Amino acid sequence: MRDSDRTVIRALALFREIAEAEFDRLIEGAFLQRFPMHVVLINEGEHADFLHIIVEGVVELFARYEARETTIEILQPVTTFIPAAVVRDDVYLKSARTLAPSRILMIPATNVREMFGRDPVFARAVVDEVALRYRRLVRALKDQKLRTGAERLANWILETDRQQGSRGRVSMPYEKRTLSALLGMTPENLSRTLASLTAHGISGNGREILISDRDALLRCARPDPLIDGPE
Amino acid sequence: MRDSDRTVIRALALFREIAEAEFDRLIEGAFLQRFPMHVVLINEGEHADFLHIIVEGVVELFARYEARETTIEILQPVTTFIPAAVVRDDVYLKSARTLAPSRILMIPATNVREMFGRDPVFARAVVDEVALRYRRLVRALKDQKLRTGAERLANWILETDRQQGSRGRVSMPYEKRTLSALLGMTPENLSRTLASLTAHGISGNGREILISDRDALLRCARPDPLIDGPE
DNA sequence: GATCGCCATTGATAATCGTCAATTCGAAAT
DNA sequence: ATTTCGAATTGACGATTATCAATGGCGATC
Repeated sequence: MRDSDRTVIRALALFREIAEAEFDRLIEGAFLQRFPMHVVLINEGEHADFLHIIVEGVVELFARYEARETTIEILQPVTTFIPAAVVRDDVYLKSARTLAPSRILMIPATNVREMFGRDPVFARAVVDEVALRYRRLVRALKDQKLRTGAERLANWILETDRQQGSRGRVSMPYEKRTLSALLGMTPENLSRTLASLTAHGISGNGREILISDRDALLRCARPDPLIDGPE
Repeated sequence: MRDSDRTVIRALALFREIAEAEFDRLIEGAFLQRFPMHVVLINEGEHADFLHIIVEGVVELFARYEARETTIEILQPVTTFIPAAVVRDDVYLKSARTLAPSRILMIPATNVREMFGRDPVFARAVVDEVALRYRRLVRALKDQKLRTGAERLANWILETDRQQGSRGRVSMPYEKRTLSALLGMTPENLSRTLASLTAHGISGNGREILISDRDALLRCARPDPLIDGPE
């Protein structure tokens, strides 16, 4: 593993506080690997043998049921997946694939579980991480059950703009079909909804969305700190 | 606190393994209280000052957005809520209310957070608990995004029957309007969907549902271990 | 046992959303 | 520049779901 990678991973909330020696033991047997775009890293139903960490790139967590498929979450560096399955020593409930060329660190699940018992500081960090993920998922479920498609899209635009520096210019980090799956709608409906939001403060060209009238967009979106942010 | 209550709480996965002295310290300042039906215990947005444990009764976790409201989860003894907010020392994202006369144990959040650092066994138990909840929520989100209303209802019937001993006779533990909110539909639609399932293996009277043709119901529901069970 | 109030049901209608099909658009390769 | 392939858009249609309104039923209360 390169030194610069080590530094980045070490800076993760999950590893920041633990002792040097413990960190070395943890990443023993781990490996950092490059993957091209659209590679499946995890298949739901498989046993959780590794804790994955996305060091670079974009990863989609998705799930299938019969012929249907939906996106649960989209992850960007630096984040772990999927901690809950590793902690419980169980099968994954979600699949994962790269949406861009990515570098992924894979830590053997046994190392992670072993280290709970040894290092209280690490155990505390893992609790924090899983609890954070739990809360994100609560927000996602509220978003899905309490809002219409147009509201979800409007809030996604505002939230993504915030993440990109509130410049009023949002660039989509992945395909529209992926965004539609994340928002819980079909690609066709995303197109139409995006078109209809043109009358409410946005204008878009391809993968760029411009927020021309933030107040109008806010009136559509009505963001809520208990759904959208700040996490 | 009564001795019998103490025994029940002590048997929780969260507390089973910890030392007697630690347990005593944890529940110092805790109190066990009775609540009538339909009492709000937690308001989303409030800071998480207590870890709640439902010792007896039924508790609904729900959330509001504007004038809308939905159910996130329904809890029965013995379960904690809401561990993630307590762990992260943050505000609740969900509200909670009793759906039946209930007895709730409330442990000061500071006690819980303090004990992480002291007791690795407890820290490990908390990780397990939060991870379990995370996985339940993943299942709920998959259920919501990947299935139709009728499928969700059919699977709820099968799952509830299993929980009640697979006797082919399901009794609803709460009002139909609550079930409809849990399943992400309106009460009107629940009525209609329930009526339509009559042609597929069930027959119902009020709060009782009889599974008359399990195979037919299974063909409707198509349960999936990665969504419905076994947790 | 009669009254009251709320939940549940049913019907009618409208809005939302998904599906199918046909283009259009755009990026990558030749 | 041209070709090519797949994504994105657009339109038409159908299914699903929500909303509004009215009625029926059930339990709680007196």
